[in-house]
Amino acid sequence: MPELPEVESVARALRLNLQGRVCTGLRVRFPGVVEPSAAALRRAMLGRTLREVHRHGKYLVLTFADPGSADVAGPAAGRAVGQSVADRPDHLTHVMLHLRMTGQVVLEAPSPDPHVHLELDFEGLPVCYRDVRKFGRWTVVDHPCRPTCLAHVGPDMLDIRFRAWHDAVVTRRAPCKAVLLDQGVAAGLGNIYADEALFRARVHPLARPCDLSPDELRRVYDSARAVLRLAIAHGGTTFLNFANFHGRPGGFRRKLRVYGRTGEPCRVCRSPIERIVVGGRSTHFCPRCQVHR
DNA sequence: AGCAGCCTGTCA
DNA sequence: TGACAGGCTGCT
Repeated sequence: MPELPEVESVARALRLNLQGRVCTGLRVRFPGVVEPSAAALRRAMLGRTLREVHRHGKYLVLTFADPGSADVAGPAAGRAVGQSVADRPDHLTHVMLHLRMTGQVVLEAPSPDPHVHLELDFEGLPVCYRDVRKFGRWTVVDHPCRPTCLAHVGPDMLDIRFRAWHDAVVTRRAPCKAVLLDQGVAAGLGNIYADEALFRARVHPLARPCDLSPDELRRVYDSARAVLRLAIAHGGTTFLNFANFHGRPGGFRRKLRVYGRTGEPCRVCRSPIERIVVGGRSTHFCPRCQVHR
């Protein structure tokens, strides 16, 4: 389940391996993962250079440029006289990618695999998009910046300052767990890292942000960022599905302290980890370390 | 705020 | 066989 650290590992691999290369092949096996159409995706990518890979929360934005447009400076350069930007809306194109539950971007040649929905080629480097549950989306967008396609998404959890985050959550009456999962507040946390952050902050998942002390709010913010950074350093978490660019699992699973450990002893106090449902999501916590006041 | 729907593989 | 996993959208 790709959350911010897993998406970051994909972003880094794309930059390292594909940035500056031309997309020389694009085959859409299953159009359902593409918006608005396979033809639009081909127009946005095929024959164009991958110029930039940007991650925001769990979203990736790939920016493509006309081949050769890198050596000219400024957005107006390289345009024929009398030709307006509106005549050449494809000078830069943007593809927004969300892996949702089971999406994987993998560096490999396509083998017979019913879960491969896109086959890409970058000057001889083959890349596959696999997605068992077909929840992920490749979306061609006009402008990748807010307030357009990411208008509903808050600042990245690793970018937002404490003061801004504090002001966004301090009046909230929903359970902490639900607020951490709310991508409109701050983007990037999913179910695994929300549980891990609350354990490290010693805050009960049902506690309400509006009831927390300033110190507790500070701990939640710090813990969330710390666990994300730590997971990035370990290449993300593979619980069921995640595989990195090279098809290998992330290394953070053995560092998990509560997620998926129902009934197992807390690594701090040995109490059995409990599982409840909060906001429709399975939620894991230590009843002794995370006391609900 | 809460829930169905989108999907399919896995496990009880 | 059916419950469950959970990101997000869209509906109530």
